[in-house]
Amino acid sequence: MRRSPRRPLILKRRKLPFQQSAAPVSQDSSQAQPGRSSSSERFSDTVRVLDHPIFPGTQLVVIPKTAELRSVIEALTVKGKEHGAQGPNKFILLGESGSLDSGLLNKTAQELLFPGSAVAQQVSRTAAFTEVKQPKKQDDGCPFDDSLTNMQWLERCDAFQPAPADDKSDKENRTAAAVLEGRPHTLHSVPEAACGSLPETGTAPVSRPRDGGSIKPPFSYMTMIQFAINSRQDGLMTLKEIYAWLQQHFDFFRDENRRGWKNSVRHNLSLHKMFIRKMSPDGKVSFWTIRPEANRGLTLDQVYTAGCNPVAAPVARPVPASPRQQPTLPVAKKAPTGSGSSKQMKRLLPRAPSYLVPVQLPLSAIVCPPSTPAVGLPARRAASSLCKAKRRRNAPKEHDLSKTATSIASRRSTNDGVPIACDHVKDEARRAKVPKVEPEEGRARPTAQRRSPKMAARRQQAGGSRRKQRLVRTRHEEPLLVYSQNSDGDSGIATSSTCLDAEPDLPDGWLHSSKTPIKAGRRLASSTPSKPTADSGGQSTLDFSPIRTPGGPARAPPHDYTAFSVDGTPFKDWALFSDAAAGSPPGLPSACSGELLAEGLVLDTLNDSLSKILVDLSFGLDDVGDLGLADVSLSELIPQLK
Amino acid sequence: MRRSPRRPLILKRRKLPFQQSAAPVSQDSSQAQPGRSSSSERFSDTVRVLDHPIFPGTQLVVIPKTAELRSVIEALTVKGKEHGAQGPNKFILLGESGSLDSGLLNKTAQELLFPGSAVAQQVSRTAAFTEVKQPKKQDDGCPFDDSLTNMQWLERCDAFQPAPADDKSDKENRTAAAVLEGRPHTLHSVPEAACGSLPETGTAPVSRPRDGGSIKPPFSYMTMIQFAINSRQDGLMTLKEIYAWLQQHFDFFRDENRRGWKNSVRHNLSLHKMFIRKMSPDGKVSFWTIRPEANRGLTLDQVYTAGCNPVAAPVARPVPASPRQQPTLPVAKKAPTGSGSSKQMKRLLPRAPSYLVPVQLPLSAIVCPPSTPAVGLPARRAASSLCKAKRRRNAPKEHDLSKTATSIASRRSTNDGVPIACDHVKDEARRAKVPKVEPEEGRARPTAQRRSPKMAARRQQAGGSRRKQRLVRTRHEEPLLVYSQNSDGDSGIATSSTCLDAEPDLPDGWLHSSKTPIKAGRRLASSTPSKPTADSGGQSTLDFSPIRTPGGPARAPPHDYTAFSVDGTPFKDWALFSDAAAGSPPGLPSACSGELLAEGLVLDTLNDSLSKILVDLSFGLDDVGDLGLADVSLSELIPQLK
DNA sequence: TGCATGTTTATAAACAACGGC
DNA sequence: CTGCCGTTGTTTATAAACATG
Ligand SMILES: [Mg+2]
Ligand SMILES: [Mg+2]
Repeated sequence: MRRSPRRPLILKRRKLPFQQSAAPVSQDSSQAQPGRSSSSERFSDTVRVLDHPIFPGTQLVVIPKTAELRSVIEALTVKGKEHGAQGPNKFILLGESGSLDSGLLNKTAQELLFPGSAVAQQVSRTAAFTEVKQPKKQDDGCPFDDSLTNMQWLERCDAFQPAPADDKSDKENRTAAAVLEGRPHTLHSVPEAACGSLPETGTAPVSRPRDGGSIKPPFSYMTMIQFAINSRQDGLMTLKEIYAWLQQHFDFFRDENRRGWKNSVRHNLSLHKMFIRKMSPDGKVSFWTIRPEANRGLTLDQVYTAGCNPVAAPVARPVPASPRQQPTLPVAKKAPTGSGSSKQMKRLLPRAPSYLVPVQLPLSAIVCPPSTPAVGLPARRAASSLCKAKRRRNAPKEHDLSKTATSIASRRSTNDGVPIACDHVKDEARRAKVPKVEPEEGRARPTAQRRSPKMAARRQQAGGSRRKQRLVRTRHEEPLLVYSQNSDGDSGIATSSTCLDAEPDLPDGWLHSSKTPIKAGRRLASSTPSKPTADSGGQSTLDFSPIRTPGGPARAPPHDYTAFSVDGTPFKDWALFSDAAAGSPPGLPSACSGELLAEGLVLDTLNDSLSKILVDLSFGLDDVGDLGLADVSLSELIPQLK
Repeated sequence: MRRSPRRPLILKRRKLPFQQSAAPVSQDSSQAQPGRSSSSERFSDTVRVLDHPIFPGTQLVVIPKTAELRSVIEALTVKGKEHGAQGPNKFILLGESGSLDSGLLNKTAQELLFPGSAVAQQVSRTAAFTEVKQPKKQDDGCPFDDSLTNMQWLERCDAFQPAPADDKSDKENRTAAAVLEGRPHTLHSVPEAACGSLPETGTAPVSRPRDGGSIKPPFSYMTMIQFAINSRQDGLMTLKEIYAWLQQHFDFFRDENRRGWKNSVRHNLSLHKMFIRKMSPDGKVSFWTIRPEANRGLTLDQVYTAGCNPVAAPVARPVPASPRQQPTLPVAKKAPTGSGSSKQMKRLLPRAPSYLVPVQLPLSAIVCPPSTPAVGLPARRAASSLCKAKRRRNAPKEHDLSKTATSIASRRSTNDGVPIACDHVKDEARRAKVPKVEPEEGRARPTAQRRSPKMAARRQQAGGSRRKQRLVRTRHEEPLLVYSQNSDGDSGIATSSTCLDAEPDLPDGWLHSSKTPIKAGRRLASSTPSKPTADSGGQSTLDFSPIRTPGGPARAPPHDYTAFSVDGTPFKDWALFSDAAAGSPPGLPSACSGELLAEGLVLDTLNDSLSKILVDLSFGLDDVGDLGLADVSLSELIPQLK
């Protein structure tokens, strides 16, 4: 342990099979589970897949030291992503200490990521980037530069750079910028410093894109909105504040050339049921919140913060009270913005090839009984009582990172450390009046954090379509990640140890003018991108005559689709598992500091991001004992427990 | 009554206020409801808005004969669409007989639709169209041509024309076409005849678009998929069958130039939770079904079938056993396909300005108690028992349209009358084995048709964002239209009276070759539209270098967004309610045949389509009495009941 | 490898409701 | 007081990226 950084490893998107090994306590019957006999079962005999004893939509892959790396990788990558499309549905791998050689794993991961010739290319790029960004990183004892594994997202640190209080932003950006400017104090020494030694210099276009050079963050809008909202103690955020937060934390949204991102934010807020809107008591302001049952408590600081000594202090490195930012780099298979666009008018924001979604381990209660493979039961069980019944007093992560179990104190995580102050003073005032946590939903905040049995039942019976093609199981229809009431530092990134202090970040007071914003309307597009509208006023409405001009467009409109008749889906020829001998850069041992009891890999099936995590092994023992689940033999899974 | 056709009137999209008139039985306290004091309350004193005694997310607008048309229109159009975004959430207006002068209403509606100068334009167009299509329609007693009200959708009848068994379709169309050809018998004398006197001639580009001239149907994908699936007795349909059905019924999808519509279909299937996927017992074939609770039983035949004597027989005109097609005409503000596209590469399928969604009145049980304004209660109540407890034996709509109450027989509606035969024989065989209605969901078919209380509760507590900006009420969060177990002919369109016969349409037997399809691959795009991919093979994967080419794209990519800095949202200047005196075509009395007891307007808030319907007034009496709701005084609402 | 089927995310848009000016 | 316009919200349409078989 302690030898690998928390830095997430990103493997190519693959699905993980969710073999329903009935008995999670099965004494590591060395081979496949009783469940489905899919190919994924026949991993190396030493790799065992078990249902996670605590999280419903989760499995454990136990990887002994003797495990072959190939089998490990295969277990992690071979078909899967069974269920839990929308929600969490995490795949948690708890490897025994030392079982996962970081260096080797990284190496393999890298091969998966950049097979064949692509690897060399990537490596070279990474090297170049590394020098720009972290010239001294190579010699910190972690020779295998993390940027090789996080390559996709480490390239550009400025993606997270704070807004420079730009006044020249167009109408779209103006508003958010104003919001930002209005509350410098709430930034808590924002990124600039957090980004570590990054001089912001580097290549000119990289440092300050501003002209189409901004890079799409590796997170989806849904994820980033969660980051934003969860950065508030009260979990309430107005749309404006969300805008501002995004601009504050992602350079991408400060790019003036970006259009439509606000529309996308609103779209995501409306589309995803996890985001619900609440009105202030007076009905003047509407806040966006995250449905408690669906709130995974994601915060930006949970994702690995690159830019600084990557391998250092995985769990609770005492950050200088500044929420570190994470550099990002989208693969951008298609030139994101300034591409030639000669052919088809590139999308403004091509989808990032992969997303980095921090996995949060609710180390708090909720243990599902061992031998109940009943469908959906774990989830429902979890929803029942004992939510915060007992909380372990795990070390509050004070000093460094040793066994910082992230106290379960129900304080709302201000994890992000960069709490965007509310936009208007009015809003803030109203916010205070907003029932802390959806009172009208009939569930108090503290209790709302668990699913109610009825909801679980409904989820279960929904029997809808999951991501799995085969409909393998209706179970875990919507895994509905159990919500750990705050699991603040479980991801270990450890913002400043805001563990026990009430809430350090609500100085507030910066009332911003309600309408002061300088109308620098440069491109006064309303937040919803609109078409030319060409001749406004004239032919205003129902001029549909052009539709069927007699004589018709003989040979179709010039969509120039005909040009490329090939179907998409490139990158199919990767030969993922062809051979483990591809040209890989030096696999360096990533032995770093860290006191964690166990380290593991977390594959977030939502975005298929694989991260190495440090797990507080004390999480389940207490609760297991309380539930009579002491016989779950977690100790078997995690030798350190013994 | 009987004097207005079922032809839906389409008004401009407006929201209807859902004033929570606490007591649905309130004796028409002539003025506004106790609920919100919004402006919408102050309709003409004669118009009363009541909670619908039967349908949870529904209200009744009682419009006495003396009501001013202005107030009627206002009641129908002024702000609303409070809740029930996704689901039904209908707004039902039961006007007393004669209260709604069709002619006047049409006139007013027309003004709303085409205010100002646009009207003239529309009218002229319509006239032209009318002559092409229905040269003899003007003198059938309904001088006010329906095409004036349905103008948007009546223009092109061929939008519904059957596929001509085109073999020249590309890969996309090929499959579906093959499916169609394989089962001519299932077509039940398809459209060609149903389209009435339409000679298919007309303007050349109109009759057989084929080259970008096809017109987008006035339905959303979600709606059309429902049409398709509900056309099956078993409610099961494979993706291929859905494709085929759509091509069969909408010319739009037979247009070879159409790309991406299959992608959109799949997208909709996946996106909307109402569509759930089921596997055949052997797991070989997957069928798409509609979640019973969400199934409104929409069928294509429920929408008014134009093309023929528009004003005739609104309810149950004895159609010649052929499912009539409905002509459609999108307003197509922006040239849909072959537009110049000089500016911005027009969307292939610009959103239709409005959709026609047939409203189905579940005339079966489910009555909500009168004086329970409790939030969400009605829905939950409705979900409880007495689902199919008692069914009235209403006339099975046999002869004509008089009081055809659409027997509640639980036979799955084959309403459409054009049951698409299953694609492959294999599928059919497997289909038979598919548990009739989602067995794995833990709820038998018969009982699954109602929401369970828990579900209602969940919906209620979801407290999510509705469409209403004000979040006026959390109640009826997701109205979740009570599902009438088949309400076959409630909409009155009355396909052939397939009321009591088991199921006349499963001749089947046309086994189609599994892989016979002629590979006329003209534009072998996979169903998911893909980008050029340009140089495939090379730079296969992670070549993100172009992203930040040093020096950067100095002045942004040529998105040419700068060209149109105006914000969208055109058509704002319509002055919807400015004056009722706009240049309107001759408002003609649309007195037509019809035996209905009461006629009314139905505003489907899902798509804001306003339709005039014929209501079987016997629907609620029995059930009301059973529930002790006899005092709801439905008779007050509908004088005919007395 | 190509294709069919599914699942998600990104973007653009159409519109509704509201609020400020 | 009214209308224009921008903000906020809700939905639908399309294109795409990917996964699986
Ligand atoms: Mg939402
Ligand atoms: Mg679905």
